[in-house]
Amino acid sequence: MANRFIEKLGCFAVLSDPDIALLAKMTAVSRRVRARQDLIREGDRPGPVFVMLEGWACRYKILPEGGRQIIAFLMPGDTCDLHGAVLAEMDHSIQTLTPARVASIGRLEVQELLTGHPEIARALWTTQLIDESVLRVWIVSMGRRDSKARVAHLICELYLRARTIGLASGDSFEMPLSQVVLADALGLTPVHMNRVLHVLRGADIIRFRRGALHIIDPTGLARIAGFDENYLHRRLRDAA
Amino acid sequence: MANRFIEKLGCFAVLSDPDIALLAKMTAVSRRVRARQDLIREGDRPGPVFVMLEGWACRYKILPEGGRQIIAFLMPGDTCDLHGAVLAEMDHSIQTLTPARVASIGRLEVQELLTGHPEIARALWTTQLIDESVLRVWIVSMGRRDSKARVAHLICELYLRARTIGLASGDSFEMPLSQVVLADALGLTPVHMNRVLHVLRGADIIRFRRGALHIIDPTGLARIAGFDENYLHRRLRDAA
DNA sequence: CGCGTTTTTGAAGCCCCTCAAGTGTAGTGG
DNA sequence: CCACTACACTTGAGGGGCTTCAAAAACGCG
Repeated sequence: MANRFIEKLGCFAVLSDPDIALLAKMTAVSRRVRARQDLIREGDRPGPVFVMLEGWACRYKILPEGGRQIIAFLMPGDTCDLHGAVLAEMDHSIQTLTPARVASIGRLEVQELLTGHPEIARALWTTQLIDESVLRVWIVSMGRRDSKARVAHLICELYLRARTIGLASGDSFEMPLSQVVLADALGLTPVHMNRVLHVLRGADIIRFRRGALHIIDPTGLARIAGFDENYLHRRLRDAA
Repeated sequence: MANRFIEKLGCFAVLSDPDIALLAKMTAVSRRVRARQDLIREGDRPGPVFVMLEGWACRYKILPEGGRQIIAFLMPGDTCDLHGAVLAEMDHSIQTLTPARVASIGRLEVQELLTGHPEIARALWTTQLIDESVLRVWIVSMGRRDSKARVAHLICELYLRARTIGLASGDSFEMPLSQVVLADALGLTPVHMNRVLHVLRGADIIRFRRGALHIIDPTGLARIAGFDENYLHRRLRDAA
């Protein structure tokens, strides 16, 4: 079974065979987690680094009044909190959205990867920086795009990320997110989320049913989103 | 004249005298920059690390339709893009908001700080993680807070940050941001920004005039904002 | 003093929210 | 096979928060 983590890191650095073997060994032990389980909660002391091997999860915060805001989606291959050890406590929670398989890498092992294996370290830092870039783009979306553009933009992002790790086939990919979850991520109500999807379907832009999303009109979708994929940094610095 | 950069790092690690001397030397050379000057633009190859010594700046992105979204405020003591060298190009721009004094530290020197001076490295990583935490909280604000709470929350954040670096006196601090700039940061129109400030003034929560902000009712402000300062991580991991 | 920028105020309208009810779609157990 | 439950999705009606458009007032700087 494919290790999306190693595949993903391989996109951002030239990993040697020993590098790959080491990463495989560190993620060899994994546990299954049901959907809707917190991996770690706001206020907890940071623990080991989680690596998503299968399934989706999200970072989120709960507001005093009870609302939830999702801050990031974690897909297979993604890691959580590379260097959280520096801070006293988690400032957000992480929860699975689907049944998942998760590996844990201890702090010391992470330290070894970062200091003793330059190419792995480089790949890890790159993914970290891209995650940060995605946060910035989310802020732009929330601040300046209307609901239709916001939904379209998120779909573009998730599609490209899914494709990078080999989870997309053609213009379709598995997106096991309910409309409630999407609404929590985009700062909308589930009701309005539903209406926006209705419009996008009616305009023959996408088809979305129960976990699978098909993009009928990629150009139209990107135009509605005002999508510029540079922020995902899929071009490497020294690739030229 | 105080070096806010060193003062700030001193909040997050125990710096030795040689550490302090080294940081002072690296930021000894600085240049003055007028207001509204781009330090670096989206699409540029990352350059040296900038250190704000005086004045304010912001990260921002311009949308295809012309709108601007500010993604972060940089105050004296803040650094930009600690490790940007890994990525091929900037995914956002940085611009001064006031006349400023900026030091530049070359990539090699940064590398030396990170690998050869553990306490400095620790402090730099901490500030980096806090910046990321702030991004997450901004997403929460944009997604789930109405305009009044959003404005109140930003004021709370900026006040605490200003106080950390010694820029606040009592419940007042210098906040040289126009209403247009605040609107660009909060995803509002300048017109509405003005009305929200009007309400907050009318309720005797704040006073805000030309660069100086006075918080009349800190408790009321924090209540409106739903403010929880944990995300600024002013408590250190090993402080206990 | 004159000019650009910032702040302020008004009026009208739309986007998205709130409240509410109804319709699938699975899964469980009788 | 159906009853029951839980959850996700769908649709309607009404309201409010924020925007848009427009213009005037106040400020700051040469």
